[in-house]
Amino acid sequence: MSDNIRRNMPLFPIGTVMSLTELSARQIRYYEEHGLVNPARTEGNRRLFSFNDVSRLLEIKDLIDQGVNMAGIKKILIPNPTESDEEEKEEKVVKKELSDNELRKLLKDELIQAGRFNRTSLRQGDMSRFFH
Amino acid sequence: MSDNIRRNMPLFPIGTVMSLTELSARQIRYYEEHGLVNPARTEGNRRLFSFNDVSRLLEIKDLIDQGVNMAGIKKILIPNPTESDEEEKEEKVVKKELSDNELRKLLKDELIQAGRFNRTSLRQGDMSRFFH
DNA sequence: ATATGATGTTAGATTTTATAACACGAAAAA
DNA sequence: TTTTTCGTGTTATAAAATCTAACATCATAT
Repeated sequence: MSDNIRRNMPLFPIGTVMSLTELSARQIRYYEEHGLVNPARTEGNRRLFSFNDVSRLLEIKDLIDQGVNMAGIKKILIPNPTESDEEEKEEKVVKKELSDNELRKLLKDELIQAGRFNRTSLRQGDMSRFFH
Repeated sequence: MSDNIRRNMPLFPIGTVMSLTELSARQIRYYEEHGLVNPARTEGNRRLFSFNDVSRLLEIKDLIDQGVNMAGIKKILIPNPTESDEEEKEEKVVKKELSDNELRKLLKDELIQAGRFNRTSLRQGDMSRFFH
């Protein structure tokens, strides 16, 4: 219930996320540029990532490691395809470029990821103290 | 089991800890000076706090709010009194200064705190991915 | 009245992060 | 094959966050 709040709390600076995910700052910012994560910002404009953001980046990394490109990852991770305009175009193009086999593979990954990350419950007994 | 590892991972810069605990940087550093927390450091010497550190600071804050002073907090939170030399002296002095009533109060707080923070399990389904 | 304890504030140095631009190799397109 | 595009590395420059150390302050204890 409030687990969502907890998982969405902006907590980590990019340095921490780098070591947590073993992604470079460049990569993390690039994925953000493509709308795959939306870290909060401090007053001073520094990124602050939540547990959900980190999970997201770990998903992305898995997909990257499996050879999926940006377009594919967007297809998999961005739920509502009817909102952006630039992305929508790209996504359509991608769809045509993927074979049935590839699509099945992506779908499988998607389900695997969904399952994996829905289990991510982050029950931290005293996390309630983190909210005022 | 590896929950301990998870809870001890250096994750948070002092700014995050400030908003999480509502303590000032000055206070946090002061408590560290007194050995109440031992945050890790980055290569560049910036503090990185773990969940345990944050819990510790929240305990400290509770005690402060209850009117307990540094000496009392040390008494309560530092487990092994036979290790430091400077602290040991101070602690002995304090012991004499506390009335029976105060001692009971501190003991009660200690038990309350212990109970509260032993329940802090931090089971985060996918936290295992945070370790390499 | 003075000393101590806990915290605020300030100054100057260092680290971390930000954006933007350019480089580059691999893969895709022409 | 040549040319683009994609994903990432690298570099430069600026700004923010944090560090230590010193001094200020106010309440409490002596």
